[in-house]
Amino acid sequence: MASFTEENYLKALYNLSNSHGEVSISDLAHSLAVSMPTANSMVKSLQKSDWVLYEKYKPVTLTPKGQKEAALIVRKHRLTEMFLVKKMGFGWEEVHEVAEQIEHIHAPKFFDRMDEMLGHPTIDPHGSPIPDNQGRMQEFSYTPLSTCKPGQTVQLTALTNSSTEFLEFLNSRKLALGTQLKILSREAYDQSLVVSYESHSQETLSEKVSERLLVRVLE
Amino acid sequence: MASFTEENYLKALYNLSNSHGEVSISDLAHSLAVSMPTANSMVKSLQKSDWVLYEKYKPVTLTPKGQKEAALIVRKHRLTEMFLVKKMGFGWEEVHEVAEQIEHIHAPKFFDRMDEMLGHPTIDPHGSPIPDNQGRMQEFSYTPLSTCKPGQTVQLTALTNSSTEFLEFLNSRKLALGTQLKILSREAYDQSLVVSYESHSQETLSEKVSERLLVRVLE
DNA sequence: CAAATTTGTTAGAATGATCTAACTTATTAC
DNA sequence: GTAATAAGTTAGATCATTCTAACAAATTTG
Ligand SMILES: [Mn+2]
Ligand SMILES: [Mn+2]
Ligand SMILES: [Mn+2]
Ligand SMILES: [Mn+2]
Repeated sequence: MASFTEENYLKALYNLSNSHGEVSISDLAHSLAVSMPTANSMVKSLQKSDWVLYEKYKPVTLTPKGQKEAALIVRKHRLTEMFLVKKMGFGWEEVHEVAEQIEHIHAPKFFDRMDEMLGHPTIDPHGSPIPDNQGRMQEFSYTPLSTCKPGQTVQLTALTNSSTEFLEFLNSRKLALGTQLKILSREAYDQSLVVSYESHSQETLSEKVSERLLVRVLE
Repeated sequence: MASFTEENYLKALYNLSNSHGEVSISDLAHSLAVSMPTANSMVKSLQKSDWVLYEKYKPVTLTPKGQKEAALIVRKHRLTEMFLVKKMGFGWEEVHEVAEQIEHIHAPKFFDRMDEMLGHPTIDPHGSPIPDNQGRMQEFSYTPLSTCKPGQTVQLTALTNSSTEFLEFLNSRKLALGTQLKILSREAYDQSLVVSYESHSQETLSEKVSERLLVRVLE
């Protein structure tokens, strides 16, 4: 049984390797806001329990056992976020901190009931996929809005960043998952995009924003 | 901010002093399944943070600050149990272990929403009172069934023990909170009671059971 | 009340998770 | 390809939580 702390390391390894490939000790230390010696010694201890593979000076990788454990923690996190939004009236910008705690609860029935009550959702409130109860995660391949071209119509489907600040920015512009956007033009100087959607006929999105928005191209 | 462990000590002190008055180091150690030296040193450390009052060889008492903190943890525990039963389809015998974990979540909105969704309940699924959001707990004075007399009609309102085994025993006899019982007779030898309720015309309850059932006398 | 028992305390050690300082290995830049 | 920089490791310490063994105080009992 992994401790609370070990679970956070497993999840960090899982998320980092899914977004940036190989995971170094320094990536891991940064991601968990601990010092490198702390991450180093925890990785060695995770290896003893067969959660990770590790050789001095090499990247850290999860074992199959570690993969599955991590995926199931991510599953609990994302199911919780969806439950908070759909069943308890939270905004998508309010759920991450709570889910960060609830993901460590050991109570299969609790999460199975969430899953049922939500109708077995496949994505969380930020568009990230929810691993199934065997720890398998579907890979979606969405396009960053920043790489789309003027004239295209797209639908907002996920985010690459779900920080409270970014979500509050999106709230302020009435941008939500499912919103259809028409790309009107791109400013060559800073790559900002002018888009229209719903009652917003002219909204400018900086590259910083558009590269964090993942879309499905409709036409 | 109390740690997870400290919160468990505060809650144990609160529950013990509400059920048995003065709390000794050995009561506390038993209740938390730790050794006496462990309880002793934790009590000294809780005193440093102003959660408890303590003098060598004397009983331990909560400070007002400790009282309130403990009551709010009990509130989270009992609200969670009620939420699991009323909103997520758990049986009253399945909720304690989960609540033992969720009571340590720091997320006021999460519990406030539970409270609202439940319509501000005043008791948990086992009939125990839920402290209000200021940490004040209503005292109910119920009668143990074991002290009632043949001929009386009573309503089951709470339990003095909520162990899974006891709850499963009550399930097997279809006894639930609210059940009205008629006391038919008492066996002088072992103080067992013969009662009738609903479709059960003759059910014998041992003293061990009847002293754990709290009732309101109807007539 | 003195002896026996129970309860409580102190001391010393272990484990898990973390840090800083000092050192080593690997990578990058001229 | 050496020198500078970045990344990684080791050593040694701290803090929280727990234990066992040994001792001390308080309570109960004959
Ligand atoms: Mn999240
Ligand atoms: Mn977490
Ligand atoms: Mn309970
Ligand atoms: Mn607890």
